[in-house]
Amino acid sequence: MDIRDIAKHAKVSIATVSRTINRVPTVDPALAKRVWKAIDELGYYPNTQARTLVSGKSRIFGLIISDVTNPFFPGIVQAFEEIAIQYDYEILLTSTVYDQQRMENAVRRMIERQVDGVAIVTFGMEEALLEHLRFRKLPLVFIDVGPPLPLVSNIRIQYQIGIRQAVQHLASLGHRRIAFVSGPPGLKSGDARILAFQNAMAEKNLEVPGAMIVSGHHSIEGGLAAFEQLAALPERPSAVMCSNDISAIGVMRKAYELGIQVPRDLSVIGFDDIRLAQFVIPPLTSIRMSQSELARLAFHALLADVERATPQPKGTEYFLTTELVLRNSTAPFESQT
Amino acid sequence: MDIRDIAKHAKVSIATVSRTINRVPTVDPALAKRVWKAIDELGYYPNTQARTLVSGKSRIFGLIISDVTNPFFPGIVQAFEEIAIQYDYEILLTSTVYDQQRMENAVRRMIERQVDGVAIVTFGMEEALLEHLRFRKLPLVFIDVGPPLPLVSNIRIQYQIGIRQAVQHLASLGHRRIAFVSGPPGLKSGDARILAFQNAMAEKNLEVPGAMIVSGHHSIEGGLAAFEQLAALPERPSAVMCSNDISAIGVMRKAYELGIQVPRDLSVIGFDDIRLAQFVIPPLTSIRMSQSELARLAFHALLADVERATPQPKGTEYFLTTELVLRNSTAPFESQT
DNA sequence: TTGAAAGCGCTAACAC
DNA sequence: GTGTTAGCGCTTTCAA
Repeated sequence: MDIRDIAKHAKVSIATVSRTINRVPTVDPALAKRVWKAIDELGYYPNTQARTLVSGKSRIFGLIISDVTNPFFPGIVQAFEEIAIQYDYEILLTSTVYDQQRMENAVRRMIERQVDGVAIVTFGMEEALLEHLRFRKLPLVFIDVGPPLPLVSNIRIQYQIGIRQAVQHLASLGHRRIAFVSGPPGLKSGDARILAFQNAMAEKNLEVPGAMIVSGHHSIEGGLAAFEQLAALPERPSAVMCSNDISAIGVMRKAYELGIQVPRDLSVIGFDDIRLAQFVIPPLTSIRMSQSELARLAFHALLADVERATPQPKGTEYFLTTELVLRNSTAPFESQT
Repeated sequence: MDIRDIAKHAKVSIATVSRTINRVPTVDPALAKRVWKAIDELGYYPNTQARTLVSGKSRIFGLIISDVTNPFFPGIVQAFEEIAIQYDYEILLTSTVYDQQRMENAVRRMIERQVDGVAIVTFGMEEALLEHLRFRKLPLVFIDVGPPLPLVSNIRIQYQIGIRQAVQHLASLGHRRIAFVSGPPGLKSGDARILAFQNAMAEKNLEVPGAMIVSGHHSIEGGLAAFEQLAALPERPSAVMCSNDISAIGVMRKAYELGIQVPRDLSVIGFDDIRLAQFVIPPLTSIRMSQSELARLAFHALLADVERATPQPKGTEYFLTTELVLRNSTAPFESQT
């Protein structure tokens, strides 16, 4: 079943069928009608592979994430897919699962499938990824960590805004010993959050002893371990800010195990504002970094580079704001026990 | 950059390049070496689209799910992708988001991209999906709801096993008023769970009044509403079994709002055993339906049909067991208040 | 064992 | 406005 069958059935040439399908305006309406009828009757679907082969454009974007089972990512995947469909793009999704091998494999697959661009939304390994992708003159979009190169876009997350709001919120509740559960050590996006936290604390004249910053690895397990460590401190923090929501969930979970009640005995604030945040017990106050907005920006960054005739020499930048979302995981500080 | 460039660079014909890449054993090792060298030096990647065009096989499987942001699905997506990579398959993921239009769209895209098979793991709409896919002589795999047709596989979930274990567990804790929060009304997989529940209750000589079965729509919000309804009953249940984990999470969340403590005042059991189940507060006892095993079965079902010379006239069946996983959301019944 | 050439399904240039 | 045809990058006969 191909374009020829339709042509035969509609008694036109294959070129006319092709034009009709592609809605070229010069086709005689009467012929077009015959063609659509034939398409309908025979249940014909154009072969995208063949189209790609001749046009050179696959209308596929790659989306590389760290791990779908991390609740941070599905919101992005969902939104990215949504927009992709609108623009008649397909998406090739892949998780690196924090594995170098998997990641290189992913890159190879994307290139072989002729993707028109790749969005890289991962925790770490972006440099290695770039290494493999940079010479392909492929549009790329990163979160924060892309180099200033043609065809490379960056979405800059404005951590400072939301984090400042969060610190001010905690300070106004009377908290002074505020801990920060960071991401994996050395991760740029994580370091940016720590820095923003330190700045915001300094603005409020609050101290941040070294012991008050611990790594949570951006995972539930990491949050568990981080709070275990914090709880063992001679002077336990009365509030904890986390580098992302799932480590905050881990913190709350560990607090629960230790008989420490959130928010009565401990205030917790997450980051990302994943959908789940509103459903945990207690509902988690978090700093929103809109996943759908992030996906939207990433998609449009790619699309812009696909359509741009001559690339920007230093790439393109986009900005995404963050803001505090109040729920029930924070409460006024009261001297405990 | 194509196969001709490699041929030129290695001073062989394109046929030899093709054979080398495809590891046809009759290629002279010396030539093969030259070819690989050229491939390496030029950074060549074969064009999958072109390969697909001639071979007729895309090595892409479609995976249709309801919604990535529903925590039940990522585990399946992850595992499916994992196996796909092993077998050098690509996966085209799409969410129907419970929308008929989206779903039809998804089917069209899959066909246009020449997928070699489709795994349908959705809540509902399978009949409509089938309608569109059945005449394409495409391997299909469903959970429970596929018709007995050639090229259609089914993974039969053995609900009864785990549900019986759960009911027995609750009964042994002294619970008699056990409610069931079901899935969307009319959903086959949901109805199967209700039936299994009723059977198991009957075995223990426990009654199931109509008011004790309420719909939870397989969502957190649904669980919220379901338990609101159950809590308002003159004789409140002392235990609730849920048709899936996220509605169980909704139930626990509503109980929290109402000041009902889990598990002291209310025992809760989920279904699916999603990864999150172990991290909620309190950790959720659940009936495991292994998502990775499910994905594995689905993938192999598709693969088997792709490779099978003559299809089974009535399709193929696979079985997946379920089992109770004990955590902390259940406790002995004690007369309350 | 290797190469020449046909053709996979489609688009687009060109001729009518 | 429509048809003919070359060719996208590859695999696979077929002949040498």
